[in-house]
Amino acid sequence: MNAMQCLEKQGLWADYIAYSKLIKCCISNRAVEEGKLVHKHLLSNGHEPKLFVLSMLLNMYVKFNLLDEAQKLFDEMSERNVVSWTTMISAYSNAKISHKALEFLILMHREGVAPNMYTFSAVLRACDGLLSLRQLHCSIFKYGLESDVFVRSALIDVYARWGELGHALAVFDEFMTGDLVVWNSIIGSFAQNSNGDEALRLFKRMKRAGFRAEQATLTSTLRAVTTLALLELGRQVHVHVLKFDQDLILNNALLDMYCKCGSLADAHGIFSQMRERDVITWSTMIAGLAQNGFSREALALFEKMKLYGPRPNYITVVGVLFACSHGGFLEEGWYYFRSMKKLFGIDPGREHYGCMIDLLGRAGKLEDAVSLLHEMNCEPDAVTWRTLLGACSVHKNADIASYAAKQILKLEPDDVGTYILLSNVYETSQRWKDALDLRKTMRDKGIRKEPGCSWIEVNKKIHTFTFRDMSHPEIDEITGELNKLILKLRGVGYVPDTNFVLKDVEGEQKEDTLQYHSEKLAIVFGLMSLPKESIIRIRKNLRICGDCHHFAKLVTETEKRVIVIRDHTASSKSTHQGFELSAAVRAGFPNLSSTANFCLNCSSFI
DNA sequence: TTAGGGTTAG
Repeated sequence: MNAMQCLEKQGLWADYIAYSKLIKCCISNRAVEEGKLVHKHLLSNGHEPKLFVLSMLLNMYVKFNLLDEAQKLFDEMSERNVVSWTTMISAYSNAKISHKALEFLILMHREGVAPNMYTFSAVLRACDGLLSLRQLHCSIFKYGLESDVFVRSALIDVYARWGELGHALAVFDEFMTGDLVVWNSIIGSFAQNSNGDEALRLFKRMKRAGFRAEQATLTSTLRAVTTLALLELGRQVHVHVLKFDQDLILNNALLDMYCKCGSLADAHGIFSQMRERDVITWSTMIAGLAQNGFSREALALFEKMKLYGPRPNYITVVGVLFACSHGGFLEEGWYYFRSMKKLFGIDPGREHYGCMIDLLGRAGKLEDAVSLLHEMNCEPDAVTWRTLLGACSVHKNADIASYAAKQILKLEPDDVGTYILLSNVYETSQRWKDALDLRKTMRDKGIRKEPGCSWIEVNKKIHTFTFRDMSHPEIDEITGELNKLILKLRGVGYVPDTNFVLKDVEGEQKEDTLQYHSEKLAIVFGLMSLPKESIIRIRKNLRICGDCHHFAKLVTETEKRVIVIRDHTASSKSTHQGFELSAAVRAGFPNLSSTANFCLNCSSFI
């Protein structure tokens, strides 16, 4: 005898409390068919169903993802209250059918039903732009709901989603909060928008206010640490993570942090100790290996994943193709690209095309890269064109570079990086008039190159070196050591490559300009202040220039040191914070891998 | 009876 027969026998069907208990039971057991039977019984027992029971049924259909059934029941209801309206709004919001959720809010108003905090927190997530967000924010004030913690966390998330971090912070600062989720929302907002500094400041504020960080807080904090590439701070956060031993999301974030901070030994330790690994774990490790120059190992791990791991997804394949492009594996790249649909059921998307364009570009097959770009099944975006432009810059093809740059500037008219790269290509191919015209356009538009800036962490302190800024207290010793080092390197064949200087300077002066690139100063400072056995880890806001890359490689050989420089990829969009660091340039990892790493800067295997 | 925060990509 099932639960319904039992209740029927006891004559409890007219008792709406019994109905509600049954519906709750169906929801928690995901008993779809039983739930439908309850609905049928309710309609056939001769009593007018109570509104709250119908609302519960509505919620049940929504929880079962039966949106059509829910809509049908909603249409048939003779009376609707704030709960039934909110349930429908929430359903459309979760199903990402934003216009319906917003439309229901208007209809609800027209029927004279006032929204409450539940309604706003649901409808905010369906917000489809800043205009509607501002209108909703006004309504929230009108109904006096701005202090509700659910509404506030939703407002913070949505302002951040639309890039309005100042507004998100204003909402946060409006009231003192005793709610951890509101803290997590604001920390997560800054971490997800590549503003690691502010995210970490908020995290400290939270701790000072007496809150204990839990999984979501630590995950966002790790993300902030990752965007800033602060390995030592990451290790400190790791200590807090230990008490949430097997939290999958947190472990994935930890794994990513170690990969992006260039510590693959730690990443490998995390990966091997994880009892549960999902598609994100595998994808993170594959991409992490590739980003650190271990392309062959990345592909080997992918083969293991195919045998023992979860089914690869869209992002996994991006990582695999990234490994191919950075390893210079042209044939394997084509194989995975051509067979991804058949093998994994994934249609190639913009990112996969981007990797292939990168792969062809690095191999100097620029015409093929252009053909592939024109074959794309979706519109190429600025990042795709920027990948092509980067390859043109390496191979000094001014015609294709100019074509790619024009496409980028159509999409992002003030993109500084594009002007710099194009001007670089014009100058190296001696197209002086084009270079001059471009300079004039830059001047007219007030476009300036962001100064190169490198950071290095020594004794828990971040030391910053900016091009032409000689304010570091030990700058005299550093430049002295740098001069000595350059002399030593010249002895093993180092010749400064002045192609990477964009200024109107000649000869020796050109070399001087190169000499004080921020990453060179940071490398020398690392050599001077870090013990012989420790890795020199540097972060740079722009992409490392070819000369500095060559310099770093020679230093690893002559000084027997490991240097990891994490720079800004040519293909990613620069942000105003300049902290969107998404690639590691490996300048020598002796004894760690025999894999050849194909370098974009010097177009050779290192 | 209705609502919230966290992880992977070029």
